[in-house]
Amino acid sequence: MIDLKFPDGAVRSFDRGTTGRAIAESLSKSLAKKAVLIKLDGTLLDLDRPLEEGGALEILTRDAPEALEVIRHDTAHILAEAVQELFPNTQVTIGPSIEDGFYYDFARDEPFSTDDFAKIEAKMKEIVDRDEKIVREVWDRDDAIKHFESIGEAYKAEIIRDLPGTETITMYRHGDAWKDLCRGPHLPSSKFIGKAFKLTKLAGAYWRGDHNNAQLQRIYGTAWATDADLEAYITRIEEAEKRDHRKIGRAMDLFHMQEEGRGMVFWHPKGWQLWRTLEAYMRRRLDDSGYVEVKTPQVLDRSFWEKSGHWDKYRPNMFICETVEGETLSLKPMNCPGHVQIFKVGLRSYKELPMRMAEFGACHRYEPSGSLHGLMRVRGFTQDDAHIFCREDQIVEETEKFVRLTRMIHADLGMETAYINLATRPENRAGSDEFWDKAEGMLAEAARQAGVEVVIAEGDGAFYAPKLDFIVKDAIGREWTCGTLQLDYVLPERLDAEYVAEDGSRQRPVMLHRAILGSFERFIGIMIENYAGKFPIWLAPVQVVIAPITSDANPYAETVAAALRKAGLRVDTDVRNEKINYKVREHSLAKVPVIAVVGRKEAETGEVALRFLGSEGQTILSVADAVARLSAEATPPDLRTRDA
RNA sequence: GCCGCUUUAGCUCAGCCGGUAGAGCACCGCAUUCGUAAUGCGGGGGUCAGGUGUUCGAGUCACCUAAGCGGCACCA
Repeated sequence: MIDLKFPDGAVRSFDRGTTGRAIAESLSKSLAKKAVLIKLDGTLLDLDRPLEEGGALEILTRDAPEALEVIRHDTAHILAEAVQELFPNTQVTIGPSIEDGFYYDFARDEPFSTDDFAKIEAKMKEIVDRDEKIVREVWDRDDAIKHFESIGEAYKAEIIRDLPGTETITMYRHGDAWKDLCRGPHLPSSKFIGKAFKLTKLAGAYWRGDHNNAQLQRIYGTAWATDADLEAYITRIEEAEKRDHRKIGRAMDLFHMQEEGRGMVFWHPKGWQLWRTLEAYMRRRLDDSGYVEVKTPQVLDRSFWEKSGHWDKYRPNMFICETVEGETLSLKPMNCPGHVQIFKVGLRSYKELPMRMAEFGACHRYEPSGSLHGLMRVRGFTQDDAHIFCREDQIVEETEKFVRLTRMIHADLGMETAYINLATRPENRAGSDEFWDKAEGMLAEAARQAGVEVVIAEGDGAFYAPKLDFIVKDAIGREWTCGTLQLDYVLPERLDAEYVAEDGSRQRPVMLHRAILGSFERFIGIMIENYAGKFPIWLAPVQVVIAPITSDANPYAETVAAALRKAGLRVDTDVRNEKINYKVREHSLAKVPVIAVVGRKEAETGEVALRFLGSEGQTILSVADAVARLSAEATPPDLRTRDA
């Protein structure tokens, strides 16, 4: 007998080998009908799995949150089944559930087309209607390999071969014939999968994620417990698409890119205004935080990059040029070696440390063509880069300061630092375990002292040291990696940076590479999506449009504009011969934060009628009051006084 | 870089089975002077991404190239 403890606290004994289904039936007929899985001590199991051990048992129905992942996994399986029914020469490989859905990777000589999706979906729904039993079978390892080889499933055979010998080989059989190697668990039969799924994307993917391996065809889909959830998901995706920075960037006339400059951005006046506002803000924050700003050369000789190690390790990503005199040079892909040169001029004293050297450094990297993506991944970009040269015993304090600064800046820019990834020692690494223990410990401690949650990203560190990556959450809950801090003992060594210590000895400084925005390009892209183009007034390229109602009010509009501009506001006037309705609509769609309407009435009384983006009412103020109010609202967060 | 898809006016898109290219918005002109999300009328605008081929005839079919999009890989 085994003892099972139910969620209500009751403990009952059952025969060893009883199943979740039998237990459910003993509890209630209706529960047995709806039950799809069981959870034993936190582990999900098939409903028909004979139980060998007791424990805390929960019987799950389809609407349990844990069931959703299984629904998605099962949907992947019937996708595979459907594809093999329709396209017999297709081999199956793997098909897991993922966020919002699932995928399945297939090997087939002919390419799939999205035109096939309708046919495949129809077949999947047919399989759901057939209500095929999904049955777990335990197989002998060699039999399983033989089975898959005999039916030409080389990938499945390879998976089994690579499984540890201790692993139980389980197969899941759908109906009479179709089988897939799988760890499970699965739903009891295909009808429980439901039909709230949809195939979404077709993509290439490498076998086992390695580009040296064969390329498979991956079909992505989304799956949900109910049709309403599926609808909600589709709406969510459409909403996210509306925020696409490439669309908004075009509509708001912020920037463009063109064929001759792949991965390079042409910033239009409004986009560049946004950049300048952001850069000015960042510069003030750095000035206030003890940084010094520098500017280093854009192009440097090959010998320089050989010394820094980039020529060896990074050359495929560098833009290299030759001169008529036969020199070979490279555009800088990074700012760090340049900063070390400045550090190295003259003799540095320990009293100068920590030295926080910042640069809005324009870098160029030859990124693989397939990785380019709007402003998010470009080949020419400007980092908000800085290198902190310090002693080892200053690392924790400097890191903590940096974490606090980063959080403040993200908050000012409308995003929350959700957590920090601590990227720890990779497989291939330099340095002793003691070194890594200490380095990882210092970064984790600093982050904790700054009060930010730390999540370990196992093995993601650079080969020479760990790093911190900041994860921010945007307005619709998406996560972005923005901001990084990387410890470096290697470059100072390589480029022979040193300072004179208290005892007169020469010492190596440690370098902290750090960025808060990452690159201006990418960060502006993220900001566009975060705000959906509706920038807060201090960031908006055009803060106020003065819209006269009739041409009589044009001179007055110019007077008002002049008064606002004098207060430092970015103001346009719209004196076109158009109706006020048209002007309001157009500037609202252009996401201008404030429309100031002026007509004959306002011209006489010396007032303006302000209309704020997102609200329909008007606020009538005298010009002086409007100047005071708008300039207060348009003050960047770091310049605000906290009295009002 | 790899796989799939896409590329028609400034933008968003239609264009059937191959028969000489279309809409809305934008733009230009004229009229209209209007009180908070589209005033009316008129006009200009295309080497259908580029190339090669099939055909009497190609936006439409085939192939090549490029870029864009979605993934994969990459992001020392």
